[in-house]
Order: sequence, then structure tokens, then C-alpha cells
Amino acid sequence: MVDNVTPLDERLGYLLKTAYARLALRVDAALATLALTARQLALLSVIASDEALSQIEVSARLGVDRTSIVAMLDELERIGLVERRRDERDRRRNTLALTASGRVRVTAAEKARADVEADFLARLDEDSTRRLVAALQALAASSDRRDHARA
Amino acid sequence: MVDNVTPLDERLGYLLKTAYARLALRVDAALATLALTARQLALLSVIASDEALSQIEVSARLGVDRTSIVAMLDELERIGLVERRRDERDRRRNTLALTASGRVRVTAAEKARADVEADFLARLDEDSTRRLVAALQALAASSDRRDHARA
DNA sequence: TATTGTTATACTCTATAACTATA
DNA sequence: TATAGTTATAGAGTATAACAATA
Repeated sequence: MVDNVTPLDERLGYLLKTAYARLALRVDAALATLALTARQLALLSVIASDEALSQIEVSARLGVDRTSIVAMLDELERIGLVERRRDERDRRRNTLALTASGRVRVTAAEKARADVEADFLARLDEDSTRRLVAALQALAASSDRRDHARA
Repeated sequence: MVDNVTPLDERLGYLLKTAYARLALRVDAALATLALTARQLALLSVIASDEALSQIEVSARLGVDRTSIVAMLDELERIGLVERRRDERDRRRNTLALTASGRVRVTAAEKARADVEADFLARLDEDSTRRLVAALQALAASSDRRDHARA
């Protein structure tokens, strides 16, 4: 009826969205054992990677709005994985740190996440996997510049 | 502090999500001129690719719940791009079809979407692009089997 | 005046349950 | 009984505006 309509499974957008959705389902299933969501693990991992980040710094790295971070931290603090500490050099900021329990949980969860990812990629050979990651990184990097220029 | 924490930009999940989000932003920006969202275009394209699909068939192809399709069709019908027709052979079903205006709009929107995608991929050479798409298709295919087995 | 964290609010997308009409 | 479409509703996730405390 209408020509020039690319089938869904040849569209980059559809493929990226579908691949992400499926990986996310598996990661969430694996993390359920550890009572964590993929979203929470991402936040915990950013905190783990660089202690003393503020809430705004963390939100920028995750690409999540600072107002969304508030509720996530409330929950992670409630279950004892994270601590907010007033930054004494700038009392507007909170410095985020993992608790001992948080460190244990992140280590286990990171292993679970990496296992799921490896299993998800099992269909690809090593070279294809390396090139896939490199291509995605290139797209993210090139997009970064534009997005910042436009923002 | 915690070792074995993979940086975000080496995680497949983060890369897929980020790449998709950025492409989606650009596609939506390009489609705004045509008063369409990427979501609407995906629905229109499925209808265009195979006339006489029912709402449930369309929802399955898109991976969108049938209840969500209802409101989307209401809007597309309201702006005159789509028609619901009772299937006379099974009066429970609606057969979906583009209007003449819908066909014109889809053709223009598909061109805009393809242009954005090509620009988004400009950083990659042809071989890398082909391999990226192939890898994503392989991941989608392998995941399909598992998801169906589990569902 | 500007910034950090916070609350309130709203909007989109998604998922579930229950209804209707048809089979 | 089961299925297609529909409605109502609730839950995530996200974004905006406005506020208090601090710079």
C-alpha cells in the first residue's frame, strides 16, 4: 500500500529498544534474588565508582533527573545500602556513600548483572561483541556533542 | 571502594538505553514537523505494511499492550490518518487501514525517520553499520525464543 | 542571586481487571 | 466458554515549578 516503509526489524530504533527491553527483563529477574532493580544497581554502582559524589553529580552521570534521585536514595537509605552525609565544605551538598552492607550487595549484584550480560551476548562471537560495544560507544559519544550543543 | 564494578559506558544495558534514548529524541524532533511522534509512526508503519491487521495483531507486532493501542488509534482516527473497519467475517475484530491522508503522512514521516537514522549512523562506516544491525537482530532473535519459552 | 536538595504535581507509558459484543 | 475491543485504574518513570537552606 505504502512503499518505502522499512520493516520494524530493520529499524535501528526498534532494534535498540527491543534489545534493551529484553536485556533489562533478564537483569531485573536476576537481581530480584538480591532485592534490587537494575535501576537501583545503576545508582549504587555510580556511588561505588566514586565516593563523595553529590546527588546532582550522580543524577548527571545516570541521566536521571535530580528530583527522581531523591526518592531512589530515600529507599536505598531505608534498606541500609546508602548513606547521605552533609558535605562540611559546602553544606548544600550531600555526599553519597555505600554502607558496608551496600558494598557487599553491589559486589554480588554486579556479578549477577555481568553474568546475565555475558549470557545475553552468547549468540555473538568475541569479535562481534567487541565491535557491537565499540559501535554503541561511538554513537553515544557523537550524540553527546550534539545534545550538549543543543541543550 | 568496591571492585569489579563495570563503568556505565562499558555496560551493554547502559549503552543500548542511551543510544536508543538519543536516537528517539532526534526522531521525535524530526517528526514534530509532521505532527507525529515516533510511537505513532511505528503504529502507522505496521498498519501500512499489512492492511487488514486487527488491533491485537498490531499490538503483538509492536510489543505494545492491546489496551494501549486503543487510545493511540482513537487519536490517529481523530486526526484522520487511520480508519477502524468492522471485519464482516468476524465482527469482534477491527480491520485497520490508513486513510489517503495517512498514506501521504507515513511516506513523508518514513523519509524523515530514515534520514535521522542515517545521520545518527554517520559516525560509523558501512561495514560497522551492517554488523551493528546484524548483531542487534541476532540478540533480538535469540531473546525471542527464551522469552516465549518463559512466557 | 545562584545552587542543592526537596516536595508537589502532572504527564506518559505500561499493566491488570472487568465490561460488551461477538464467536 | 473464549476472544476482540474497550474502559477504568494504578503503578512506574520523567519533567517542571516552587520552596528552604546555603553559598
